[in-house]
Amino acid sequence: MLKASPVPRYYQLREIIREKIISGQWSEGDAIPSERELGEQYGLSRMTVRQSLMELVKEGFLYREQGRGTFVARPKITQQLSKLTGFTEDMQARAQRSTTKVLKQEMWAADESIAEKLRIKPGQLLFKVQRLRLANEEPLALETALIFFIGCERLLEEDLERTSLYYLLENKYGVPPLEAEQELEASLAREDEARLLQVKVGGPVLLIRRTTYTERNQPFEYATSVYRGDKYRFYSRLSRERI
Amino acid sequence: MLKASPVPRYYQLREIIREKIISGQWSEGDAIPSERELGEQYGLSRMTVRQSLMELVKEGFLYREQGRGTFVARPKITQQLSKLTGFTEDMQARAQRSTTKVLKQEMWAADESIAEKLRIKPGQLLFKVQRLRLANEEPLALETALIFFIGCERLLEEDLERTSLYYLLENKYGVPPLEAEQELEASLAREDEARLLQVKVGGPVLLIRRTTYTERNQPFEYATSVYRGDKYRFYSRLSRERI
DNA sequence: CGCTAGAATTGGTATAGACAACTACATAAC
DNA sequence: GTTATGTAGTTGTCTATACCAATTCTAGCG
Repeated sequence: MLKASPVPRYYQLREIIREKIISGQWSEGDAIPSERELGEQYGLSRMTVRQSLMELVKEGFLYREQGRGTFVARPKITQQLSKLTGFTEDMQARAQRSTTKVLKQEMWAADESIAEKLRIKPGQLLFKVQRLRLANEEPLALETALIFFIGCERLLEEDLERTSLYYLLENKYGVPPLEAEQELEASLAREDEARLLQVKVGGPVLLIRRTTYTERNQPFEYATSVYRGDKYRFYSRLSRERI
Repeated sequence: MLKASPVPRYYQLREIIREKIISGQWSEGDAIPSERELGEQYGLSRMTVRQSLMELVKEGFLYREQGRGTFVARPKITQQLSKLTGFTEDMQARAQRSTTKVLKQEMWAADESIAEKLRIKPGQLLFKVQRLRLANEEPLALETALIFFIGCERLLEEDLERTSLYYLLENKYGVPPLEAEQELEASLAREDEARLLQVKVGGPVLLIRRTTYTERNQPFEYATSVYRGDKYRFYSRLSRERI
C-alpha cells in the first residue's frame, strides 16, 4: 500500500516498476500484472496505475496490447533519449568520466540572429561560455553556449569546470531548463576545432545546435556543439501515430 | 457536444484544438480555455479533456503551468519529430518533391549481426532493397533496408520506385511499422557512396541506422541510410523530467 | 479429436467528484 | 506605501465506477 507523500503515488509506482525491469526481476517479453492486479497490490485505483504504466510505455520500458496485457519491452541501447540533459548528466548516463576545460567565459553583445532566437534585442549583453568537453581524458566536444536572463552576468563568477551549468541554472538562478529543440548535422572539422578536438582537419564531426527553454516557454540558451564523429553517436526513438 | 463514434472523443477534441492552433485561431502564448470550460463546451468530463491536452503537450503544441493555465507553445520549426516516417512521408512533410531509384532488390541470407538484430537465425533469407533517394532531382540519401517477415519474398514483385515501402507493409502485408530506434553518426563519404550521392569522397555524411518494430515489439527491419551532410538536418525535441 | 460459442480477462474510453498545490488579484491591516 | 491575508480560478493527483473492444481460455458439442 503506497502512502500519500509529497511525491505522487503514480510516480512511486512508476519507479518501483522501472526498478523491477532494470534489475531484471521482470525481463523482456514477460507479461507484468494487469492494471487491476497492480491496483489491488499497491492499494491504488486502476486509473492511477494506468498513469504509471502509460509513462513507462512512452519511455519505452513497456508495451501494451489490448486484450492481452502489458509486457516488458526489449532493453534499449539507450533508454530515455528524448530527455533533456546537460553534458555532465549525459556522460554519467553513458558511464563515462567527464571533465571540462573552460576556454572562454565572458559577456557578449547579441547579434541579430541570436537576438531573434532568444527573443531579445540585438546588442543586449549575454553570457557566453565556451568549453571543451572530455570523456575519459579524451576531447569529445567543443561547446559554445549563449545565455540570457536577468542577472546572467553573475555567471561570470562561477567555476564552470567543476560545477554543472544546468545544475546552477536550476538550483541557484531559478532558470530550470525544461525543454529544448535541437538540430543535428554532419560536417567536417575546421582548423581550430580540429586542433582542440585532436582530430584531423576535415575529419567527421556532428554539429548540434540547441535552443533551450525555461518556464513559460521562454528561450534562454542557444548552444552549438561540435562532437567528434568517431566518438559520439546520437540515439533516438520514434513512434508512429496509431488510428 | 461531441458524439460517441468509432473515433474516441478525446481524439476528436485533440484534433479540434490542433486545428485551432495550426490555423492561427489560437496563437502563440495565448491561454486556451481551462479544462473545465472545454469540458462544458464540448460536453466532456474534465479527465477526457485532460487526455486531449496532455497529448498535445507531449507533441509540443501546448504547455501548461499549474495555477495559471494552458498556453499555446511557440510554433516549432518542425512539429512532431519523434514521429516514425518513411522517406516519402518525411519529404512530403518538408515539402520536397521526392523520387526514388531502386539499385538492388533481392533476397539475401542473414549474417550473424543482422540475425541478432531481427531476432532470427543466421542464414535465414531476407528481403534486401537498396534505393537512392532524391529530393528535387538531387541525390539526398542512399538507403539499404533489410526486411524479414513470413512471406517477405513477395516484396520482390513490388515496384518500390513508385510505391512507398511503409505504405505497402502497413496496408498490404499487415506489418505496420509502429516504433523504431535509431542511431545517428557523422561520417565521411566512401568512394561508392560519393559517386551515387554526387559529393566528394570524404565529404560529410550523416549515417543513420534504424531498427523498426511492428506489433508485439517484433523487429522486422534494419535499415542503414547515408544522408548528404550538406543537404539534410535532423531535428529533435527534448524535455526534462520534472520533480 | 476438432470446432464453436460463451465466459473471463485484459487494456481502452469515459464519467463524476474530491482535495491539493499553485497563481493571480483584490482587500485589509499595518 | 508595504505587507499579510483571503478568495477565486487553474492545473495536479487520486478515487470509484461503468461500459466497450480485443484476446484468451474453457466447456460443450459434433
